[in-house]
Amino acid sequence: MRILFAGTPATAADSLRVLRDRLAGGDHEIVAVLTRPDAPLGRKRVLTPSPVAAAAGEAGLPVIKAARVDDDVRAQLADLDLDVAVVVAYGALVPAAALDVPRHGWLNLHFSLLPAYRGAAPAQRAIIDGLTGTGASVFALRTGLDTGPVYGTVTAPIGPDDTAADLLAALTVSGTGLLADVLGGLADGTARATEQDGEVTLAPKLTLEDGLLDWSHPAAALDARSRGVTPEPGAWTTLDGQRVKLGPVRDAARPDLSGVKVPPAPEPGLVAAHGRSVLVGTGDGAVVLSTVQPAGRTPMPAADWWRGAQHGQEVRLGRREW
RNA sequence: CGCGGGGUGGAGCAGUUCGGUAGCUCGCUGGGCUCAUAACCCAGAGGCCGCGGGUUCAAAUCCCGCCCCCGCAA
Repeated sequence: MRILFAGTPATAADSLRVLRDRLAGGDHEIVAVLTRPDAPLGRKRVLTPSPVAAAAGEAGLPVIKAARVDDDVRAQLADLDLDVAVVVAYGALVPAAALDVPRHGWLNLHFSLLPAYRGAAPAQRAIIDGLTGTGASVFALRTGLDTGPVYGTVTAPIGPDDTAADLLAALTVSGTGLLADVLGGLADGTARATEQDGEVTLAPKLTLEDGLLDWSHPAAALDARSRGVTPEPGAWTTLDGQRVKLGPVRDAARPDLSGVKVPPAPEPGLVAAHGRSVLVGTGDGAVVLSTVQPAGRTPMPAADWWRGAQHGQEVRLGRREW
C-alpha cells in the first residue's frame, strides 16, 4: 500500500521511525510525510523543522510542510495515489474534503481507549486522573473530534512512577505496532472497524495552568498530576512570587515509600526536611520532592535546592501573594 | 532586535545597592565519640568569583564588549 504519514511532534517522529521499521521489507511503503511548517523555536527564534520533518529527512522520505490541509495540499496528496493516510498528532484537523483522498481514508493513532479521553492530551489526562491503565486506539478519521469507528486497541498499564513521557513512549511503540497490524488488515481486507461505544470524555491540551500544584489538594492527586504534566508543561509552584518548576512529587504515604515516615505533616505548602527527603505539606499528608528548578536556574535535586533555599526562614510554597 | 532570571571551591546559595582580607549550608579527606547511624565533636584540603578589556592605590562588586545556562512566550 502507498501510505502517507502525517504528524508533527517528537512522539509522532518516534512513531514514524517505528512504523517504518515495521513495514520494512513488506508490501507497504510510506511514500510521503505531511507535517507542520518549520517554526521559530526557543529564545533565539531559530526556524526549526518539526521532529517529524527531521525524522523524515533522515529516512529520505519526501516531506510536505503545511499548517493545514488546504486545496493545494489536497491536490498534492491526490497526486500521490495514496491507499491510506495515517495521522499521529499532526496538529491540525483534516478537512472533510480531504478525508476520501486516500483509497482507504485516514487512520488516526490515538493514545486512549476511545471514546474516553478524546482530544490532544489523552495519556497525560489519564495519569492525572489517577488511572492504573489506559491504551491506544487506531480509528478511522471522520469529521468531529476523535469520533470515528475503531479498528483496534491495545492496553497499557500506568505504573506508580510513570510520567507522561514514560507512558507516551510505551504507547508509541505498542500503538504503532497496532497501526502496522491495522494497515495489514486493510490491505488484505480483514480489517473491521466498530463504532465507538461507551462514555465520552475529553482530554484537551494541557496548559501551563494544568501544571500548577495546589497544595491544598490531596497528596495522591498531586502525585498523579505532577507525573501527568511531566515533562510538558511541567509541574510548578511559586516561592516569593517566583515560578518554581518541580519534577514529579511522590505521595509520602505511598506503600513503596514506607521508609519515609512523615511526622506531623507540614501544613499545606510548607516545606520540611526529613532525613534526606524534602517534604511539602498537602491537604492530607505530604509529598516528597524530586527535583526543583527555580526560574532561571537549572534543575537540581530537591535536597540541593533545600540547602540553599532556607536562609533561616520557613519556606512556604504556592502562596499567592503577588 | 519578543520579555525575564542566572554563571562565586565538588553541590546548593549569600556577598554586588554603597569597591577594602572569600562567607553559609552541605559534600569530601583525616581524627574522635558511639552497640550503631543519614547523628554529634575536632582538624584539613579545595576558589583564574564565566571570558576579555577599562576605571581605581584597590574590583566578585563600577563601566564596555563577549560566551554559556535557564524560565516565560512562540
